[in-house]
Amino acid sequence: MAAQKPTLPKGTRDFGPADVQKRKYILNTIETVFKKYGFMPLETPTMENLSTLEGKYGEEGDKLLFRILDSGDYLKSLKEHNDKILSDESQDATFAPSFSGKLIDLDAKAATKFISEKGLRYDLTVPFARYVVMHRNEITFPFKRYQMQPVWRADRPQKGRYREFWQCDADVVGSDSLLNELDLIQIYDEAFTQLGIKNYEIKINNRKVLAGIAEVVKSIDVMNTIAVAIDKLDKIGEDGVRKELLEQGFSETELNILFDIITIKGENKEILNQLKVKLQSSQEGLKGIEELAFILASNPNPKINLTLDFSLARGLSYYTGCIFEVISNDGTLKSSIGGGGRYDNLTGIFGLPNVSGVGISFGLDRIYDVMEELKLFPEQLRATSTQVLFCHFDEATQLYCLPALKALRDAGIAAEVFPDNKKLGKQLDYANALQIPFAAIAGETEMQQQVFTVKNLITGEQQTCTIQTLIGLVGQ
RNA sequence: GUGGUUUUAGCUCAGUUGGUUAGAGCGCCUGAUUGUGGUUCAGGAGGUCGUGGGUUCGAGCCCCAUAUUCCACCCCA
Repeated sequence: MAAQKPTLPKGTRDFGPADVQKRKYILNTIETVFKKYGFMPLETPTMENLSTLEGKYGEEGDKLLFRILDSGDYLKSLKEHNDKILSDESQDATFAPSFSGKLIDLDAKAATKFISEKGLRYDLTVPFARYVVMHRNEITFPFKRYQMQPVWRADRPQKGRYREFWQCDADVVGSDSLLNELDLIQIYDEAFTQLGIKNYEIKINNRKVLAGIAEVVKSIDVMNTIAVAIDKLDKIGEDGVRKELLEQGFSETELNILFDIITIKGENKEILNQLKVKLQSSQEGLKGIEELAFILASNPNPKINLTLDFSLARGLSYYTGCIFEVISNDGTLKSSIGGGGRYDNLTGIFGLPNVSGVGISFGLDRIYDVMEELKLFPEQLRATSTQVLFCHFDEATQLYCLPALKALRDAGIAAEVFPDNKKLGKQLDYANALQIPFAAIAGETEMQQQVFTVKNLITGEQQTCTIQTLIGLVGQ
């Protein structure tokens, strides 16, 4: 049988020992901060029912859902549906029946609902909302949870974009207070600062402000159209945005009003004051401005780089209040490494109305990419935790190492003995390749004197140690 | 979903207008050095040229399909 060449699905990656250590370093840092702010861990299944996922992420999002083929005879219900159409001549057939009664001309989208009822989770927020609704009677509100798990999107991979990637979310549900928004901002700052990503920026906006702008410019219905267009302001410039909106049926007058608003310059406070005047006819808009003003004024840490950005839209359709996005200004990755916002009615879709939630997300994989590029990982992150490798020359000296090996492990020091009888050079090669800092060499002489020759593989220094001095040497 | 791009040794890449046996550097293995790694020197192993078709006397090179890499758009962590 010919050996098959192993491959990986598009957009997925293996993580070797060194990669995992770095990723865990990020995860641990973020998790510690989450806990410090009172968030509790939650894990949900990899797959959810499509009824839970669909319709929560907008039209684009639905297309990017990974769907799981039903088990068993997944064509059965499709066949039954087809038979029903065949027996009902008045029905306008979705699937044109062939002479033999077999399924032909299948419309993929229409067929999907018959053969797939589950999908891989697209984010952590919607499964969380589902959890809250299902466990509403066990939960003490306000409920603060964090969740760090992979999510999947059937996107086309590119820089900073993967089909399988991890999100680290912290959300609060059951509280309208803007103090939650403030806490989440502090969490962003603490985590990114601890990771060494100094030159980051939290962009902040409010969906209500976007609604207000739409109301003033034309009508509240065009909020999404405007949001999508002005979101590209950085990329295509004012002329590009104008052109796009003209094609969408906006008038020059309307566009002048729009740009008069979004090009307001100045200090955050000054911008909001001017905006208040321009949006005075929109109650919704004024509410949004008030929320933003509170957050800016109450932020206890003035060092946090909070930027008002009315062009920030965010695609997920469930946001209703404040929205955040974090970008790193260092490095070549210009897309966001974190994002979030308030959603007033996400649980309402599942039958639990009037529960407001707000949350943020860290994009582990993009944070990793930024940190790798900027060389922000600590030097001491190694693939193995082993501190001491016992080296020997024959069976007798190998056995002589075992009590010392146990003593080290009992003292909490990661150690291992080279398992095979190979030349000392090979054993040191192994230690060197794995960046193990110490080699404890046991030969005939050492065994007789009940000691080890301990070599520091970083400095090359060598000394004779008893087990106790070895523990002291490595333990420091 | 649209457009471009990549794929040759474990890794990074050469490979001329289609022409004998497909190369380099690094890494790996062995030895110099049977008790000392990261330096040096000598030798060695390792490739169905992404996959499947086609054109040709002859294909790593040309054509078609497909997978894959990376990038941009769309959208997003």
